Amino acid sequence: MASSSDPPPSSRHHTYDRKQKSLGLLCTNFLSLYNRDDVRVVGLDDAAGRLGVERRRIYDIVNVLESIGVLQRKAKNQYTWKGFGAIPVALQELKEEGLWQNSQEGGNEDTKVSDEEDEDESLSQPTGSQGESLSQPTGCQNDILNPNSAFPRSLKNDRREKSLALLTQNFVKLFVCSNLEMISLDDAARLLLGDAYNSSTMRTKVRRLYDIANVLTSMNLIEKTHTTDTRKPAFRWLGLKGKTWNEASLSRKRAFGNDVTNISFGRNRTDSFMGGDFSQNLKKQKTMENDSGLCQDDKNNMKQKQSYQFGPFAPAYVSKAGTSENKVKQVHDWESLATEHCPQYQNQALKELYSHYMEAWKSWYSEVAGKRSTQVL
DNA sequence: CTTTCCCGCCAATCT
DNA sequence: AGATTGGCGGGAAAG
Repeated sequence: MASSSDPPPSSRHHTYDRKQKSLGLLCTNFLSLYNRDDVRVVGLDDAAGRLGVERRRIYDIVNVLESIGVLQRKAKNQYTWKGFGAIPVALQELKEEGLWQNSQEGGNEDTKVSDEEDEDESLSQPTGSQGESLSQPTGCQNDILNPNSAFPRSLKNDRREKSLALLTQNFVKLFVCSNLEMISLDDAARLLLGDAYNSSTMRTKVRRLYDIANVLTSMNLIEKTHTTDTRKPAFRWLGLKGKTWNEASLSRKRAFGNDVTNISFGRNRTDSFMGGDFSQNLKKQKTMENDSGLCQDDKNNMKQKQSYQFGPFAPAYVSKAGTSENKVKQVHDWESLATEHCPQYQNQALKELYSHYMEAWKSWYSEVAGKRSTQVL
């Protein structure tokens, strides 16, 4: 109660306040709304309605959440809630996939970070009402061999290539595959673009990365900070930092009490009539009988009984075999890293960028090492 | 000024 | 045709 943190200074009345509309906050609300053990499916209209936002915004969240396994598309307008427990596996897969294509980039031509391979999807089984047994199709006849002779100009893939979902995965791979643990969106964009980066392309890419970063931040997978030498804003990878999900998965800043619903106000105070042609803002009133009692302060009482086993998720950073059980011990092995793991990117600029980070890590590492070799939280 | 990023137009895609 | 999805970037708030 109370704890009305920081009301926008100097602003009486209900000022617009952009922060209440942020994707990150929306994602946090989305999560608190569906991260319940009795939730199985998530309907887009339902989400939009409950959260009080347009559909468009839900797509943004849903797309990135699906990228890391939290959600899975089941049908039109419908997603299956997989939960945070699916993250470890998803990350592991992304890592393997990333490392693979990373070592595979022998082709001269532009070997963009194009991604592919996506288990399941497509063929959905309308039948089979219930029983969400993993459909694990035996022998995925996917394209491990590339049925088609290369992918010329698949306008289809072109779109997919620029999807928020793919971008999210590639962004995550950046952290998970290399030992990069801090990166600015600017550099990320450069790395992900790989080739021609016009100030224009760059802008767009960075805009998207902001969107992604905001939701990943709300999930505490990454955190905004500044480069070691202080200055450029950057994001640090937190991943499953030895903490169990479910608990403390919601990021700080709840802004307004426990009101998950968002009331929409036009961004522009000049709204409504205004002679001439005012945009037709037809607020589609979804005739849903909502209004049940969705309010639930929840708090963080969900102690949970499931402690996720990080099963197959091996840090892989550990150079030594002696892992002291839980807790990820980050040990950066410069030798092996520098000698061969170093991914060879096509551009010279990227190499320089990479080495730049290498430098930063070294100083950071030696700093920590000199202080004592205790594990880094 | 720069960085962050919300909003929603409208084009692909899917019923 | 209509309904879903979701790139994309203008431009305004925040820093």
